[in-house]
Amino acid sequence: MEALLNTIRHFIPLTEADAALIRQLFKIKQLSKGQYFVQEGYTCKQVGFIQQGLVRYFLNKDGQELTYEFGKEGEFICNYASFLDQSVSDESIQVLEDTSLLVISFDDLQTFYKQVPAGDRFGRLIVESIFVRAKKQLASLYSEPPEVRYRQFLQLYPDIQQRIPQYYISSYVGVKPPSLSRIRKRLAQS
Amino acid sequence: MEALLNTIRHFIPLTEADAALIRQLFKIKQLSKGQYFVQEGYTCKQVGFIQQGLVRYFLNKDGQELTYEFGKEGEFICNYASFLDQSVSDESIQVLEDTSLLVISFDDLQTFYKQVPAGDRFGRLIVESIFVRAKKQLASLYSEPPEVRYRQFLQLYPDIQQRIPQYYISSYVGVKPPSLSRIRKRLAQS
DNA sequence: CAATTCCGTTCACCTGGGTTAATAAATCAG
DNA sequence: CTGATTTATTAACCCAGGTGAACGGAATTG
Repeated sequence: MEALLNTIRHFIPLTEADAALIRQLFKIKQLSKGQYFVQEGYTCKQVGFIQQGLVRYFLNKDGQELTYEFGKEGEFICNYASFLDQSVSDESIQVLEDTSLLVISFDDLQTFYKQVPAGDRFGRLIVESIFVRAKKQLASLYSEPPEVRYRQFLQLYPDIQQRIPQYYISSYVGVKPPSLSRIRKRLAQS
Repeated sequence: MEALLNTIRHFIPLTEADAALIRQLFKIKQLSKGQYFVQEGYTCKQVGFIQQGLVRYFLNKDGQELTYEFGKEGEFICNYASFLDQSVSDESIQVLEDTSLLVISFDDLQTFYKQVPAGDRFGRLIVESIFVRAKKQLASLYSEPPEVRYRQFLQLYPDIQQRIPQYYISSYVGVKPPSLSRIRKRLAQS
């Protein structure tokens, strides 16, 4: 819970009363490997904060699962497109390891916005940060070849590389597993 | 000006007083072909609404201009990442034809938010819509080959295809000009 | 422990885009 | 209108990734 408070404090100041409210509104949620935080076809009803664990975001293209993002400890997870207007999600967030989350419901988040003075500001900053993140990924896809994207992935997630199957990484990088194998081989012998 | 009001009414209802305020806050701005709405290294100080004309968004990768988006009549243009926190922009928006805009400054937009009851809601909906747009483009880059992306571009911008150089389109599609030529050739003979 | 499933790598072959350069076509400026 | 510049196409060659399949090793399961 302290990690959550510190992360929020990274964006806005919190009084003790604010912190107490946050402790009330966020609930512990455990998901085991393979379970979904949001599933395609359902509505994203919560925002989560990862205390421990790992998730992947993916979308479905003609039956193919395209993993385009990961989430790790200390990060918020949510399909905001579905959450913000409580519409049906067209993508999924799946847990890759047993994961421990703190979650807040849509309604409780409105309470947070009402009662915490800088709450709206926090909400705006979070949405902005995920938007900037999406833009960065777009820029990377446009400008970097797969090999560079793989190296950047290793920098971004140095630890989790051995905790998950390679084919999730290959999807993130934008290639098929055999091609990632070749990239890894090229990098190893240089 | 009516086009702007109707576009806003597409998101929220407006009273006559709201409309009058909007008419005051938005100013006419003319840009001629080649000029910039925002330039890399400068701050985006306005949001624009295109009355007539065409723009491209691009980012700079080692001297290469990567065009990743277009804007046309009836659309808002802005580098929100730069505008929202008034920071230096890392990308540019350039006018591809003589273009007539209605623009609102950062400060005047705050006035709009304060005085129009549903103003904040409008702001949120706009930011959401550009976020969803970015996500769609990300999904398209991940899931569609260049040929499909080119066909989708033609559907999205049926008119402007002959008004701009092909190399902006090839960049948007994610390939080099010779490759777009080959794609066009393949499509023509099928 | 054995059997099965899953996963990463490798191979051979194919396809499509990158690159460079030449040419043709279109646009622009004087 | 003409010469100069810009832009689009084409050609030849190269290279990286896709595909389908086979293999071996790891992990799972009964």
